[in-house]
Amino acid sequence: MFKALGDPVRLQMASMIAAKAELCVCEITPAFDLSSGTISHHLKTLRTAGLIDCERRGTYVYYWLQPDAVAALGALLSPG
Amino acid sequence: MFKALGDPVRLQMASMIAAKAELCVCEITPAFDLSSGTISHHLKTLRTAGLIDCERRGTYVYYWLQPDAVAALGALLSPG
DNA sequence: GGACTGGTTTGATATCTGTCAAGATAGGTC
DNA sequence: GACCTATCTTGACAGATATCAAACCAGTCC
Repeated sequence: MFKALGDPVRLQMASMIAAKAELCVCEITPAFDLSSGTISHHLKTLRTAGLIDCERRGTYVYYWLQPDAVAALGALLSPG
Repeated sequence: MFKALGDPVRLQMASMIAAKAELCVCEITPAFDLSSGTISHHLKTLRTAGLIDCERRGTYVYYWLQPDAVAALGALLSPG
């Protein structure tokens, strides 16, 4: 998961998705001067890491954050 | 910071350091079937990321976690 | 069904990164 | 000062990764 968030593009993607509870790919793509193939690749990486999930609704595909995965991140480094 | 923790070796290093409040390089090295040069390189990466800090005390060098940096990690992805 | 739009997958390529070996530095001991 | 140990730095190289272009798949609308 840390590795997935290690790329600045993916970190911003995750942050964007976290901020809106649900986000269409068509809203993510224009934010990143990158080809749609690359966007899709990064989203797949985040999904493979278990950080996000997605669903197709008609023409569009929506992504959202997996809350459990995010919660697990902090625990790894807490001193207690 | 996420990038620094993206490598499994560095994540384990950070976890080891977090667990003991302060750790000597000579305690870290034997835990990872890697050359001392590589260990040093990873520690430098973590230090450059602001996750840990170090101090030389006589012959040995001690590393510890930067608590503020760790606290900042979770905030980035929390929905609120 | 054909064309158009939104997303994904694949293939190729340039860059980045982890690793080691070897040389360099710092402190301690004699 | 010479030597030894612990750590860091440098140079080189193999494997991973980000990116694009192009081909491909899924829905929608005419």
